Amino acid sequence: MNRRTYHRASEAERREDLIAATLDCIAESGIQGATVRQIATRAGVTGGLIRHYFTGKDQMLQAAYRKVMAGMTETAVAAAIEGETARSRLRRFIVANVTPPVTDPRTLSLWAAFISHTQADQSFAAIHRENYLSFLEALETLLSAFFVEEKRALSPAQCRTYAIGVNALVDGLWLEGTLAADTFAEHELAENALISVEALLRLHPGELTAEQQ
Amino acid sequence: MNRRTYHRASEAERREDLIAATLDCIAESGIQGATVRQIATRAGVTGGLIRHYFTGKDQMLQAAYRKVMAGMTETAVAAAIEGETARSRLRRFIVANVTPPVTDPRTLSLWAAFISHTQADQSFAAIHRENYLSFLEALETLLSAFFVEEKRALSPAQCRTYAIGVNALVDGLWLEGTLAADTFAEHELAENALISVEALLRLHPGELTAEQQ
DNA sequence: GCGCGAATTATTCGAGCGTATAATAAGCGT
DNA sequence: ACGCTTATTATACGCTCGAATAATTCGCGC
Repeated sequence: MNRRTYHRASEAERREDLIAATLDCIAESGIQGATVRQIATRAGVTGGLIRHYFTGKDQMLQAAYRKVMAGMTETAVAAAIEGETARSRLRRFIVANVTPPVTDPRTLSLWAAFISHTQADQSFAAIHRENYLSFLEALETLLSAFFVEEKRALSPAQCRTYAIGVNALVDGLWLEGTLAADTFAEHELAENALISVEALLRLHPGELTAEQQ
Repeated sequence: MNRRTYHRASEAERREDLIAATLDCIAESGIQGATVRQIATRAGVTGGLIRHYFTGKDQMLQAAYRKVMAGMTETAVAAAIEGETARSRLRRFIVANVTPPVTDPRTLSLWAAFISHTQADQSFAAIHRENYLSFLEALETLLSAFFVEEKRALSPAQCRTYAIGVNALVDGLWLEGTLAADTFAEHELAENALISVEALLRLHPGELTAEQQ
């Protein structure tokens, strides 16, 4: 009876592989297709191994959800911090959110699959909430820094209203742009996003869109 | 051997019941929980009956998806047509989209569950596309009528840009408002929506929000 | 009120699910 | 090079899934 030969990997490596395989399966065939066996095959291991690294399938799914959400926020934040002015950072943050790899059918599919489970499972709802609030906070920080830079006084309440509106707009464009990707040229979406945010914040046309200050 | 007594229903009635039961199951426990047996139980029949009215489970799911999407658009459109001016119709349309029953955890859960399947199954993608385009068109019609009424000339391209932006904003607020329902008071969301759309279209403050012309 | 078509139930089937447990091979410390 | 730990495989179990088929009961036309 010959067994498969195998390679003993480090814990971090294996967990990462398993999570990546989980996401691949969900993206390709929905949460229904993310079975223990499919995931294991995709990761190049056998099913039993999953229970060696996770308490059960559910815990692995939660880890996968965290990974997706963290990835999205981090991509946008990473793009933002490269800007030199508050205006540029805000601009970069917005553009990053409506540009690949955030705007990507795979990402959307994963996001939606998990969102639809926040109703059924409290643990997933908590993960969502955590990430939503951290995203909103990041945006609010960028916004208020921008207004300071522009020497425009704003009450905290008004800043929050703006943050909610901009967040909604960015989310919505992300949705539209990903679901109907073939309808938009790539830069068309980003341009629209900037023009819309500009209007939303009641800036002058070009105040945010112009490439250089 | 005693069998259950039963009532022979009309085809339309039964199909409706089965679809309603399907949606209940998905909303409560995700698409995983929408098993033939669960759905049948919820509809008060036995599992075999499903295959009497539908080719299979999948076809029933598609019918259910159509029902959800049609319901959302129709609610908003129905609210709009009651307005007497183009301005009022636009206003009503926007508010309806961020107000129950459109803004509802159940609706969102259903929507997300189906969206996540548009990647895996072409048929679902087609249903989505159909409804997205019809929603966008409805919005574009309302917008251009509004601008005519306001005697504000707009190129078709600009009108489309506005439609895309407003659509994104409304979708995003719908998402936010539903996912973090406890964060917003009910009218807070609608108010924010109107203020934001106002800014987005570069209207004067109050031009859209004021209750009466 | 009877018979006949068809709506509905009951039962069965094979496949695939997540999990548990035992056997095994890998690779490190020595 | 050997032995020990443990990461990994292999196999089995009990359940539930969607689908197919056979049995039955409903209710309408006559």
